[in-house]
Amino acid sequence: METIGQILRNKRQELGLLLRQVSAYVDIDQAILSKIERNERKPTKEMLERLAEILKLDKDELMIQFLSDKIAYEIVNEDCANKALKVAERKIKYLKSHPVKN
Amino acid sequence: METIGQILRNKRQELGLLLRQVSAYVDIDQAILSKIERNERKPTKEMLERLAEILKLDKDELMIQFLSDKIAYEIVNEDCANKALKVAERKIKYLKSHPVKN
DNA sequence: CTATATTTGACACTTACTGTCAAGTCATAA
DNA sequence: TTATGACTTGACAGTAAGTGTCAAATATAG
Repeated sequence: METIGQILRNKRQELGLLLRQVSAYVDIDQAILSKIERNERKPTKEMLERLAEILKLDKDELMIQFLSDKIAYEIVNEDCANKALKVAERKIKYLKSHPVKN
Repeated sequence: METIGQILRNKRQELGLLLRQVSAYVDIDQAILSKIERNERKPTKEMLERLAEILKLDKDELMIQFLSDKIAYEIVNEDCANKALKVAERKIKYLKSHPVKN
């Protein structure tokens, strides 16, 4: 089961790219990218998009990994984690079919 | 589809309790409880437990509503919300069967 | 109108997160 | 050993987000 950090690091190394090179492309400090790859910091959406570009990863797939990491981390210690996921699914379905006006 | 705030408010009113009474029992300012009931603030776990007590609600069920609200709110605007939930489910299953040492 | 219940917003405080930077480790080559 | 390049780590200041408290404003009932 790969974390988003592992995905990013693996692909970067596969492509033979350096932290320095990727972080320059994404326009962030290489310390930040280092931490992202070790799951010590979370990337922003913008970072993810640039990372997907340079690492030739599917943007949507990366976003899915990112969000699922966040969710899993948030509730993994709760006994009712699975039930909460199921209910969340229903809520999202409901919310999407009943858009709220601003 | 009820939010956690609606659940709390409905039950409080069913029981004929005042914000003042419930907030005193939970030991929080009644302004905070008012905001929680309107989903303007999120309760802590401790608040939820006390609320479940005084409102005669099932603690676990309340926690599920709380967590699912949080998750749904977090990703409802993402196109890949559902896929992310599925992946999160797998990750949680994996994490629970492969505990990490501290 | 009066009284009570609820809502709202300002405030100060704390916590969490951000990017930047310099110094650190580690492996490899000379 | 020394030097070099890749990466890691931790401190820092700044910003954003969340906290409880309080008083004033609003709503609701009698």
